[in-house]
Amino acid sequence: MSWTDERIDKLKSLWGQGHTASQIADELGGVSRNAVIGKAHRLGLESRPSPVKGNEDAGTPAPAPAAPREAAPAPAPKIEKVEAPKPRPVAAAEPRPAPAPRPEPVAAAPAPAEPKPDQPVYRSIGPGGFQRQQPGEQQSPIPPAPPRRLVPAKPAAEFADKTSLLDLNDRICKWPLGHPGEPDFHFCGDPVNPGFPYCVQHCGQAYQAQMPRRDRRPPPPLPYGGPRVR
DNA sequence: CCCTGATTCGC
DNA sequence: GCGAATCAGG
Repeated sequence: MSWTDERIDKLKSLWGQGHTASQIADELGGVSRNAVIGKAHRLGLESRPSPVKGNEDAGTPAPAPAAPREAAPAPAPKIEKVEAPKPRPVAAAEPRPAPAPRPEPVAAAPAPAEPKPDQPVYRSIGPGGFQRQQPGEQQSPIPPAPPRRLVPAKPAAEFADKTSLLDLNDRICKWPLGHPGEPDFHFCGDPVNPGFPYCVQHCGQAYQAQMPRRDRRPPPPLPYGGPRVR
């Protein structure tokens, strides 16, 4: 495989979006991870936090090596000392993890003076915040009390008029404003340009006339999403 | 072991 | 210019 303009564009785009060299190599096909890295360096693309290279800059305390992966799986619960027993089937699916702060009776007790053989000090905490049983235990240490009544959560007042993800349908503009994860992230919400997912204004941003490649100016690197020229 | 990116160096 | 080999950290 050779590095055609299209493939280089794709490499730049994906690299700029934070994809790993392996992902880019898979996406492009016909090249190895090393080829991608080598090409990226030759192109002078911005280097990534390398696991090998130490961060010399002491003024930048946040190296943030966590790769922004799409759909990161839920973090595995911390297991201490004991393998987790099979999770028991819960009678009814709990819609919410019920974030009410539950005092942990024994788990966080750092008191080392409790060497009772039948009282294990460590207990693993499951994803929902429940405490896992130890192998010998017959009953859940905290019997789950299902909520009797479900009250729909009200959105915060300052977002009440903003178009959230749940408000989206095919009649309103899905143009995102802000960035996911930010507290005021929402969508445009104006009536769509019929047949398009965006309103007329945002269609003007989303769809632009393609110019001949030779006249194309490489756009400056965007914070999110590459130029996606094709 | 797996993964990652950086670097080297023969082609 | 290209990329396999290698290095080295997570």
